[in-house]
Formats: sequence, C-alpha cells, structure tokens
Amino acid sequence: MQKPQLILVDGSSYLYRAFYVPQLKRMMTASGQPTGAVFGTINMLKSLASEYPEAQIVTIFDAKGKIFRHEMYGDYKANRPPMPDELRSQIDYLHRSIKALGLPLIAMPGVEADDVIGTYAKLACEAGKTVLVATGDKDLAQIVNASVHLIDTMKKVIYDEAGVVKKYGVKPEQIIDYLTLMGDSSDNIPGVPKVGPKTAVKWLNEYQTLDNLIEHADEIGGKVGEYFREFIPQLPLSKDLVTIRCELDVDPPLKDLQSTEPDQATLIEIYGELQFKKWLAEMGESLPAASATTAEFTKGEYEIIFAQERLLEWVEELANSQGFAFDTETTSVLAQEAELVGVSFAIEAGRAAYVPVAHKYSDAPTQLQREWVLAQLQPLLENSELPKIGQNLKYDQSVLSNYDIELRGVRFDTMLESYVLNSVNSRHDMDTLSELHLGHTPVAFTEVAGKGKAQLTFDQIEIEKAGHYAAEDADVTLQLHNTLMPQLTNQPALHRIFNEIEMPLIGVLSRIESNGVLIDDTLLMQQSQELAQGMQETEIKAYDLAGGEFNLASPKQIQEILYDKMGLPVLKKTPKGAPSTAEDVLQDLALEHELPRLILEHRSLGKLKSTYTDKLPTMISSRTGRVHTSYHQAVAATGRLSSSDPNLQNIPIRTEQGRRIREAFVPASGNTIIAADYSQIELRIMAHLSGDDTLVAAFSDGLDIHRATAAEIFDTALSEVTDEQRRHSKAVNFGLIYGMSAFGLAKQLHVERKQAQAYIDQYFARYPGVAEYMERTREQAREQGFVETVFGRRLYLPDINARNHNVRQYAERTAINAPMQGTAADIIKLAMIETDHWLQQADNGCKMIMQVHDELVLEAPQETASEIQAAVISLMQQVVDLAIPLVVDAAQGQNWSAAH
DNA sequence: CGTCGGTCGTAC
DNA sequence: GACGTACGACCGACGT
Repeated sequence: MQKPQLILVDGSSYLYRAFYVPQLKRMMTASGQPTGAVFGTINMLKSLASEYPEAQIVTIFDAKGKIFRHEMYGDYKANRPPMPDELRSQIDYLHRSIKALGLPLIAMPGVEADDVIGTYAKLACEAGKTVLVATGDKDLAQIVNASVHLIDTMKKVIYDEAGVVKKYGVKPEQIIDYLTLMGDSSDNIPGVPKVGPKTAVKWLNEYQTLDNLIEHADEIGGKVGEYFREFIPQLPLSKDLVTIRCELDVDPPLKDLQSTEPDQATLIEIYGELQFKKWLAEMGESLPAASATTAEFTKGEYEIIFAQERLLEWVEELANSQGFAFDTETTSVLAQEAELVGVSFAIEAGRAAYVPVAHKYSDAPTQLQREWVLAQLQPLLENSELPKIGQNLKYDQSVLSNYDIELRGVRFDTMLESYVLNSVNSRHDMDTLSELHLGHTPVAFTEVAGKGKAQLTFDQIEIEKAGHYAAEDADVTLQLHNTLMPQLTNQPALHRIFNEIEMPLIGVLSRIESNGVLIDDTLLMQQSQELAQGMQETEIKAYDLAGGEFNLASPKQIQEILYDKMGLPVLKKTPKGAPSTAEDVLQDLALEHELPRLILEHRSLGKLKSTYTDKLPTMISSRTGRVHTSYHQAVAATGRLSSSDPNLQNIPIRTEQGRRIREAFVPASGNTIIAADYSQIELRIMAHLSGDDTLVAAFSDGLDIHRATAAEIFDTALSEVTDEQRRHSKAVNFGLIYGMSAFGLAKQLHVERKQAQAYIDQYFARYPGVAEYMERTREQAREQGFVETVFGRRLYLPDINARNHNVRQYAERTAINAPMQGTAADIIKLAMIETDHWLQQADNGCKMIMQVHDELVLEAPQETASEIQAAVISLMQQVVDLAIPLVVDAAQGQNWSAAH
C-alpha cells in the first residue's frame, strides 16, 4: 500500500494498554495524580505524526454509557472489572490534550469505537483513500483489505491482508467467524467451549466459513465436535456481537475530519498540570513552580510567642480547630533523653507559631515557663477527639509522656503517610518529603545548629532562628499532610493499613520504648572479660601460625596472609572481585587448616564482645536504669519494624556462646520474662496465599512442617523421615520464602547443584499450588509494578522489568519474599496493638518490652504471669483468620534465654 | 579527625 | 552471580 492518507487511532485501546505498561504505571504528579496513560497515548500519537507527516490522524474513543450490544446481550462485557479510578481520572486530561493538539476526537454514544473506526475506514476506502488503523485490538483485523491496514505502534508492525493471515492464520474476511468460534472471555462473548485459536484456524482453513462449517457439523470429530454441535444455536448471537458495524451514520462526516492548529497555550497548561517536563521543554517552557494539582508550598508567616495572652489565644484557636500540626523541639534525638525546649503549631498552611520554653544561652530573652505552657496545652494534647498531625509523632508522644502528658488523637503522621504510600522510597524524613511533594527546602537543622563538634543543642540556639526553624517544621508538616493524605484516601486498602495498623502502632511503640528492658550489666561485663581472654588466646596462636602479628579483624590483612602468603585456594570472591574471607568460605578452609579456624573463632568472639557485651551496658539509661531501643516504623520496605540504638532484633541465639547474652536480659524483681513467638509464620502465610491443599492440610493437621515437607520431597512416611532429610527440607522451606535458586540451596546444604534442583523440582511437584502462587506473584509484579500483602500493603518493584538480568532477578526474589514477610509484619503489628490495648485496660502490671519480627517479649509480675501468657497466646493466635491456624509458642523464665 | 563505601556477621 | 529484610562494627580510603 502507498502511504496512508488517513490514520484512525483506537484511542480507548491505547489508553488501556498505556495504563498497564509498568514503567508508565508509576508516573504521577507530585500530588499523586496518575499520568502514565496520558503520557503513553500522546507519545504514541506524536510518533505516528512524525512517522506519517502527510496523513490525517483521527482519534476515536468509546463514549460513556450503554451501547447497542448491551441491548442485544445483557451479559455483554459483564466480566469486565470496572475501570480503575487511576485510569478514569486520566481520560479527561487525555481528551483535552488531543483537542489541544488539534486532532479530531470522536466519541459516538451508543456504539463502540470499533464501529466508528470501521465506518470511517469503509467510507474512506470507498473514496479511494488509503487507511491505517492504529489499534492493539485483534477484532479490527476483520476490516483489513487492500487499502485498509492495521498498525500496532507498540510493536511497530503493520498488518495487511497477508499480515493478518500470518498473524491469525485466517484471512480478514474469516476473522468474524474466527472470533465467533473462540468467543471472548474479556467481553463475556460465548464461543464454543474448548475451541481456541488453534482449533478455530484448523476448522476455518478446512471449511472456509462458519456457515459451511455448520453445514458439515457432523464431520467434526472428538469431544470438541460435540461441543460445537451443542453450541451452534448460540453462535449467531456471538457472531452478531463480534461483527463490527461499518454502516453507521457518523458525525462529523468523513470530509470534515480535519486537524486544526495546536493550541499551544492549552497544551502548556495541561502539560504543566501533569508535570510533563520533557514536552514542556520541547515547547520552550519549563515546569511551573506551581500548578493546579501540584501542591504548592505556601510561604509562612511565623510567630514567636512570649506572652501568656498570645499563647491563650492560640490555645483557643487550636481547641476550636478541626485538628492541628505540631512539633516539639528538644535537646536530644533520643526521646528518652530529651528535654523539651519549645513547641510549635500550625492550623492552616503558611501560619505557624513557636513557643520557646527553655532556651538557655547567655542573653536569652525571658520565656514562658515550661510547666505553665504544658498545663495550658495538656487539655488539647490529651483530647482524643482533636486530631494531631505530625512528622514522626512517636517521638513527640514519647517526649511528652516524660512530662506526664499522654498524647491522644494521634491521627496523622506524615512520615507514615509517605511510608504507606510507597515504602520503597528509602527516606521519609521531613526535608526529603518537603522537597519531593512541595518543592520546598526547609531550613536545615545544621543551618541553625551548626554541625560536627560545634553543633549546638536546641536550647542553645538563638530564639529568632530557632523559632523560624521550629514553626516551619509544623507548617511544612501540615502542608505535607494536605497533599499526602488525599492520595491515601484514594486507595482504600492502603488507607486501612494506615488507619488500622500504622497509626495505632505509634502509641504502642512509644510505650514499649519507654518501658525499656532491664539489662544485667555486671553479667555482660563479666562475659566481656571472658571473651577478651578467649580472643587473646586465639591471637597468640594465630600469630604463631602466620609467622607474625596481623590484625585478625581486618579482612584485607586476612586476605594477604591466607591467599598471598599461605597460598590457600580462593573458593569465592566478594562482589568487588577480592577473594572472600566470609564465614562460609573460611569454614571450608578450616577443614584443612588451623589458621582460618582461629580467624573464625576470633571473629565470632570479637563480634559478641564489641557488638553486644561491650555495647549494651553503655546503652543503659542513667535516668531509668534500663535500655530503651528505638523502633523504626518507616524503614523496612516490607512493612517490618527495625530497631536501633541498640538494635535488639539481632541479639544472638543460634550458638551456645551467643545465647548467653540473652541471659543478661532480665525482669525487674518479682517479675518474669514471657517470650511468645509465632511458629513458622511465613510458611503459614505462604500456605494461606498459595492455598496449596497439601501445605494447608499439613498446617491444619498441626504437623511438624519440615518433617511433612521431607515426607513429600523424599516420598516417605512421616515416621521414616531421617534427621538429615528433615534438615534438608528445612533449608528448602526457608529458601522458598526467600525466592531461592538451586545454587543457593546447594551452597547452603553443601550438596550438588543437581541434587538441590531435584529437591526444588520435587517440592513444586508435590506442592503445585505453591509453584502456581510464585508464578502468579511474579506475573502480578511484572504487570502492576508492585506486590501486596494479605492486607493490601504494597511494595513497589521498580526493577521488576529491568533489562539487567541480575537486577531483575533480585526484584523477582523480593517479589516472592515481600508478601510473606510483609503479611507477617502486618499480623504481628495487629497483635501488638491488641496486646497493648488489653494490657492497658487490664492494668495488671505487665509490660510489653520487645518485638523481634515474629516474637513479642513481655515482663510480667510472677504471680499472674501464667494467666497473662495464656491470654497473650490466644490473642496473638486469634488476631486474624487465615486459611491455616496461627500457632504461638510461649514460655517464661528469669531471663530472655530461659524464656524459650 | 570525620565521612563513607565495602565487608562481615547477628537476628528473623 | 546465585536467599529476603534489617543494624552495626570494623577497616581503610579520602577529604578537611
């Protein structure tokens, strides 16, 4: 065909396709308006226009409302899920953009875009014009002829008559019959059961037309033949449904389909609103600082309050507000050590106040008294009906609690709003969020406090400077909330995660941190001594073997000694190419040589000493005599908590020597430690998510899951499973959760790769539901760009379609792991909220003191500990109803180790 | 003397 | 290269 003169674009089909392109799926404005479908569709139109500058481009969309096919067939498209809101909200932008580009846009009510395209194509054809139809839809293949061709712009393929034959195996005039035979599940058009493309093509090649096929229905053999004869009566309706109407009375008529000049001003306005920087740049424009949907930072007017009357006026205003943002300024990042220096508030964007109460530098002005200010604020802060907005409110809640104020009405934390919206963004601190969502850089803390050794604590900062900084914090927090929260309310599952898990958890964590853990520092210091002695002994032996002193803690020096000097074989390299001195490598070398064994010994002792026995005693608060960790709620991408200063989530347990450290985690006198942990929670969640019958049954029957797995993999009776078989199965089970490969499993078990692969194959053969689930998860990740937990928490995987093999595989493993790890995190968070609630109302002297991912640790009065233990077990087990039972193991003891 | 990347090792 | 999520110690290079 010569160059096309008319290009008919199936707009609705492109809009849908662009919407589901993973890279485009993530496009949105700073305020969360999705834009990828608009971008993708316009991009396609632009490339068509540059490819075919001579042609008239016309876009055709489905109009709203019912179409005649619904009248013919009530169930037409009944299976279609409703259009996602994220797509619907883009349609208007797309239509406006196309009109502004000057292209004709047709949306005829009562008929489908296909019918309009068919009609225009026919009219143009009769007028002797050549037509190209841009679509991703196979149905339109039926209108292809000598002067009407299809183009799939995404694949850059043009289908003429021969192209249709090549692609579908039948001629364009047979496409209607072809579609009729197959039916279309997405449009809910019935076809012949068991007839897909292969059978349809075979029959049509033999009998040419459906009518002829029906005449010879008796000749069709097999089960499909029976289905065919049975379904003949239904076929005319299906045929009618799939037939594109080319005889419509279209408006405007063909001759009026003319482009007009692009409306530059409107385009700039729309592109600005959608933040299409590239296209604005092409038009010589830059992204405006503010546009309708971008949150604009409102510049602030900040007040510093020195007078009682002014504070009382603010208090009244706050009390009558619908909620307010506030922030505390203190002397320390550690809430437990922090002394309150001032408080700031904001009720509306751009207006905030700072109340200094404890600035202490030499000529500091007289300030309102802290006690008096807190007394005025207490009724507001403790009013649960008055919503509070903050950034990392756990901190403020902890600080205030040390002033005997119990913060209530903790409704919106911008850090958590951001985290729930997208946990993969690594930082959710206020400066980052402000930059990202408001395009505003707040005054940096180091700018007012200095940095390094000379850094001032907040009470030493000049009030004028401090006031601006502090008030801006409250103001920015409020403005962030105003832009983030609507994005959350738009996504019901995420909104629930936010309201029902993350926000209620703030108070729970604040209380756990504030409770702290009692540490027997005498015991730890004694252990440090022993470890030091052990290290010294190994050092002496090591120097002797190496023929000289070297730093046993330096991987680089170990490398030199082991590989260069002693010439041991390099079994593995680090990612950067250096010979590895990692544990498993040295362990292999240790079989042959004494020195690597000594290095391992030294390393293990040194680790315990420096990280735990030396460190923990220094972390004991002088105020409370206990250790107060920080739990971080917006760090782990999967939804887990993390712990730091000190990290209480990686206290050793696996080796005898390490486990002794747990003996120093003790209850206060008259109390006992209760440790309650979910048994195999991630495997149970895998059973729930996959619905695999065998796995679900194993858990429902209360079997030892590793033993049960062994029985399946090794095809043996439960009672016949050997210890080694169970150990290998356990590794398979753990590997599954982490998206393992045969290589990884082989390394773990010290078996051949083939052997490991055989385990995996056998596992998936015995648990086919799990195999399907894993594939389904990868598929979902590829299509949607994210995976989710049972509760709908999302984890975005930007690399899931990466070109780089390694990068992509890494994302795939994350995709497998995240729903299980994340659901476990959701479950224990819910359990913590309920346990905390129960403890508060029971008021039985029991305290929650630690969370270690699948374990809760409590400190309870000895007399009632057993009842409490029973109550906590039942509460944890009942917190959510899944396809498998949740099982909690618990025990008590006079230290954490004994409570296992 | 601080910061930062690399490596290692602890937990679940 | 090869098993997910964290935190943190230590080393050593680099910059002040």
